[in-house]
Amino acid sequence: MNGRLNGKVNGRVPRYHRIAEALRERIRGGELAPGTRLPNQRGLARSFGVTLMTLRQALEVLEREQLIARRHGLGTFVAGPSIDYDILQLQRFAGDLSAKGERVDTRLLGSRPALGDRRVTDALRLPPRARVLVVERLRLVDGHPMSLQRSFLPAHIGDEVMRADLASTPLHQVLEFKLGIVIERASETVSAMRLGRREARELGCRAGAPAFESERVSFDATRAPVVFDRVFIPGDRFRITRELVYQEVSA
Amino acid sequence: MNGRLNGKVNGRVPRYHRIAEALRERIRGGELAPGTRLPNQRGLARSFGVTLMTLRQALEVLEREQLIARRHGLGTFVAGPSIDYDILQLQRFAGDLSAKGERVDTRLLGSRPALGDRRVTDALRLPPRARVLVVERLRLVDGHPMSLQRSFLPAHIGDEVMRADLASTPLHQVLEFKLGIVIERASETVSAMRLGRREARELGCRAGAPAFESERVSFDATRAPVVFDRVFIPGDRFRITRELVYQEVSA
DNA sequence: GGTCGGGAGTGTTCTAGAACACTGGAGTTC
DNA sequence: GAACTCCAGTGTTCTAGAACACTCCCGACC
Repeated sequence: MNGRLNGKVNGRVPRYHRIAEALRERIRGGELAPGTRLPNQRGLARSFGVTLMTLRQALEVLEREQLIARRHGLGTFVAGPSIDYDILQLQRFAGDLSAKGERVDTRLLGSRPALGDRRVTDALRLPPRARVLVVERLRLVDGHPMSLQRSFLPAHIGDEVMRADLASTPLHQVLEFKLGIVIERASETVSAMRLGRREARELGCRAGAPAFESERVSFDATRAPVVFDRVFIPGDRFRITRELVYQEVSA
Repeated sequence: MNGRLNGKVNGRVPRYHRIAEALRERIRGGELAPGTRLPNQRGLARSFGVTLMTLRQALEVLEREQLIARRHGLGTFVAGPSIDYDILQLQRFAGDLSAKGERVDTRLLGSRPALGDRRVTDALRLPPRARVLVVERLRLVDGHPMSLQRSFLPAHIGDEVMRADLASTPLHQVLEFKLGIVIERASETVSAMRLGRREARELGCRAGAPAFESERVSFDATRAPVVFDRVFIPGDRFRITRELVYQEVSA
């Protein structure tokens, strides 16, 4: 396990991200209530000691998160609480590899602090290159490596997790019982890719072998992202199956 | 350079919008194929006669539209038409990418009788090496090949289907209106594999590119298997997404 | 009373750079 | 081989300022 950072990587947090974070804080903290008009952009820029363009970049981030709305000629406003459309069917989640009578083991490969890549920090709503804890685990079915799972936790959660005995305690149990965090929903994306060299070695495949890559963001009850998982599963060891039932489809 | 000194030559359309539009044209027109790397930002800026910052604004627009992807240190790439496949939306086939306002076309590559391989005949509950009809179609999203679909029909159904105009009539419509067969359920399996040479050529990829392979058996109201589909989708053009909601799971 | 014009206040577009950070490959070392 | 170092090419962040465009309101004028 590497245990350190690839290359030098300064860990410098862009200014516009910190400004976005500061404003996000004020909004979430209630200091800036929904509907409030923010100070004008030039004023904000001045108060953050930054150029107008830079400030605008921060606002852009917040606008994309639907936290604010900018209106030409009028001002910038704190948006109302976002509405989410989870009228979707509730779905039970069976662990990562719902074992059908197979013997499933998890081997902890290691955990280390690192700097999150863009997808990770975006998903966890952290500034680019923020420090995160990476937990790497290998799932074995019947003793054979099945998937490589890399979990990324924000530093403030990771610090606590690192003190737990991950080798014997599932991560979600650590989250729940040590930190009181319960995962309530998640969003997952599965794509097909080639295995990189490192992943292939851990999984015992040739580099470049076709594989599934699943990326999942899990959220707690407050809709805050808690953990980002990236799972690699060689294509010859796994299949996704579904049963489809065509109902009287209206529209 | 400035072009705005006397009067409003520019009118109302911001320059970065026009640049975005120009690039959008080139992408949709096929001049810039998916996967292509664009000229670097400084070069693009120069060629449009604008500043780097302005050009970047245009790229931001396109990125938000998922038309391009910028990769730090690597370049800016034309994104493949990538479709999110929500696994919860059961009404939607992998084959039926009638997704999100995209223009979806189907090109009939051909249909021919053949001898079914073992998976096909097993799925259709036919004797090994039974005669089947193979229908091959290419699905295009926005004019770009998205998936290659091979459908296998038992001979007794296939004979009738072959007389229909598959080029203009969807297969399931032929089944329903000419044969009175309505698909009621299906079972699908998705795996990750490498594209073979023929598949790659039809899809415009390199042989060996990672891809999804979906195999689906569809059943009619009497639970009789009607059609076996095998769909190939290059890994860079497709993703499966799911939203998970964890219920009060006592475990 | 209605409406027209202007001005104050706000967000938006754009310039011309400079410095920084990330990636992948080539070369080097062990 | 495997791992490390360096570097060219590429995207990213930021500055300091100028000019433009939209909204609203108020006062002048019909």
